[in-house]
Amino acid sequence: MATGRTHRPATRSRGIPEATVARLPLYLRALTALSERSVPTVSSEELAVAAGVNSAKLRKDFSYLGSYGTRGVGYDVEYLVYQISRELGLTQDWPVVIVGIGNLGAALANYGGFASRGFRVAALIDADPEMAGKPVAGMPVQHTDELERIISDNGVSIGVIATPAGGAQQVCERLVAAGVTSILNFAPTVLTVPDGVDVRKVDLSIELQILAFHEQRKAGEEAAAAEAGTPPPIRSTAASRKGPDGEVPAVMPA
Amino acid sequence: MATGRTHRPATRSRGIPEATVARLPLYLRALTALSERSVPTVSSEELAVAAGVNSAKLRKDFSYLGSYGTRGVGYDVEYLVYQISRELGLTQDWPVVIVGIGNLGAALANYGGFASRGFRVAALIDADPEMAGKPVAGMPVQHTDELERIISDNGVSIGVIATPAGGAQQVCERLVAAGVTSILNFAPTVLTVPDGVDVRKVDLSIELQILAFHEQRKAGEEAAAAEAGTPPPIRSTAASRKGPDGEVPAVMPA
DNA sequence: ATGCCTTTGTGAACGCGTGCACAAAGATTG
DNA sequence: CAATCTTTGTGCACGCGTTCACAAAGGCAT
Ligand SMILES: NC(=O)c1ccc[n+]([C@@H]2O[C@H](COP(=O)([O-])OP(=O)(O)OC[C@H]3O[C@@H](n4cnc5c(N)ncnc54)[C@H](O)[C@@H]3O)[C@@H](O)[C@H]2O)c1
Ligand SMILES: NC(=O)c1ccc[n+]([C@@H]2O[C@H](COP(=O)([O-])OP(=O)(O)OC[C@H]3O[C@@H](n4cnc5c(N)ncnc54)[C@H](O)[C@@H]3O)[C@@H](O)[C@H]2O)c1
Repeated sequence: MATGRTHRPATRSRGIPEATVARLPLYLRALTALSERSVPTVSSEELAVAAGVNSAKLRKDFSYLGSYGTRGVGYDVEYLVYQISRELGLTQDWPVVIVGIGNLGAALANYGGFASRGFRVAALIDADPEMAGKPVAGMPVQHTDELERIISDNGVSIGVIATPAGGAQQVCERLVAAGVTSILNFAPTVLTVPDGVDVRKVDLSIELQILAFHEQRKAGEEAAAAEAGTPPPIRSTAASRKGPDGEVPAVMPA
Repeated sequence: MATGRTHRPATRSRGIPEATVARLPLYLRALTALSERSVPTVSSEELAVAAGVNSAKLRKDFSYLGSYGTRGVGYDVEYLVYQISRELGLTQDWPVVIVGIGNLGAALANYGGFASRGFRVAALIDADPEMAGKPVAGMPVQHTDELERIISDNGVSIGVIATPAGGAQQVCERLVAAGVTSILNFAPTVLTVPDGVDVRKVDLSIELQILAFHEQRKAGEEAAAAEAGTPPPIRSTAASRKGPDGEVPAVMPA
């Protein structure tokens, strides 16, 4: 998972477990797709498959929101979309600033998926004077000098950091001082923030390293199995034998 | 957290807990910084601060790798860098393909942090015939028709998907069929893969929604506190204006 | 060599998250 | 209206992850 929570010791906000909160957007996406197909109701089982989770887990998640289902029938799609949207705070508009309009920042600015859920890019900010005024995604880049004013004028509470790692902490501090209380950090650094400020990070490099770990393990087990004289398992039976960590030496598709 | 694991019921690979594996890259980054400053040793406390974790957790994490510390002194930086690198499989070269060279894919291709940890971009692949041959990040984009051959020829086991959501599952299936066993998915979809294939996802939209949830909660608590007569918290002026645009007005997302 | 000081490595307790399994609830059919 | 069938909502048990707290280990000074 590319996501990492920082600080905040499993704060169970308003009774909703953090793990559940993290899955609500997943359910919302699946429900939105059903809504667009005009499907009136779904069972927990169907929705669970669509969201890629266990149906019991899904039901328990929904139980934290209240009892919105009908036994023997399932959940009303539209109603659930509304309830989850409301719970996530998506029924209001969230102005967002992106700081650091380089390769990644520009891609984010161009990303359509932003606006589709109530997030509005209020400003693009970069420290490079050359960038100032240049349009990116149909919006002029503004200089870092304007940061505090922009945050204040637009009532921005969510900031995205896409600067190089070296400048991230400083940018973070300016954002927080200006009133931002939620930060999405793409720079590969640990950000230190005061209490009350949420930081979530997206770190490509970490994700790849985690994949490499498992990849290496798979390769190692395969080699071990081969060396042990285990004949190359019947890979033909597709996903027959369980995962790599089965007691019995399993072999991976190479 | 922008990260999400798919499938794989908390597989404790080779005795190393998944949660620990996810933190190793964090430690490695902090250690690399220390190494560059020629710091010979660090205590668990210092390193924990640098990595943003609890020191007891860090020590327990390292204990899964073996006993690499010296009591009363700390850990040898260089040695630990090597041990963690080896454990993560970073002592070898991992060829990676990126599929979908649009805004995001191009940014990823241009990202220098890729190569710095043993990950080598072996190919850029896109379905658009117009893109074929066009250089991105000094590398010609190749057409999807070549996908299987590229994977095979280069022994690629890690694939990055940066296509629109609609094409992601199909791309995923082709990658897996061609031999890829680890996938990093940027498309907002749930990917279905056979056992033995690892999928990690990076989902900007989900991260923002989680932040919005907490943001809403903070605003609510502040409002409640204000209403209850509790004077507004220390943070008076700047960050006081918590709410986004409108306080109450609610707008449904698409 | 002895004693003191620092820091590791880990036993143990606790809390969170997950998933099973099932009773209760409501729809539906006859 | 009663019987049956479907699906929810949740009690419960279990395992993972986190954290505390401390004994053991090693360095260092005298
Ligand atoms: N490009 C990717 O695919 C990718 C992937 C993962 C992580 N990242 C991380 O995201 C960050 C940005 O990557 P990039 O490839 O876009 O880099 P980039 O060099 O292309 O862009 C960085 C931008 O930030 C601006 N900047 C620098 N310091 C600033 C400051 N103090 N305040 C405001 N703006 C400032 C620069 O002028 C530049 O425009 C880096 O930390 C990188 O490690 C990038
Ligand atoms: N741009 C962002 O900042 C951002 C952020 C988060 C998530 N995403 C997601 O990442 C994905 C890519 O975003 P983008 O902004 O780069 O989109 P984009 O439209 O700019 O690029 C998509 C590219 O994929 C190619 N493509 C389409 N179908 C393909 C297929 N079947 N095989 C190979 N290539 C194919 C297209 O030709 C195009 O070049 C999307 O799923 C988007 O939701 C993007």
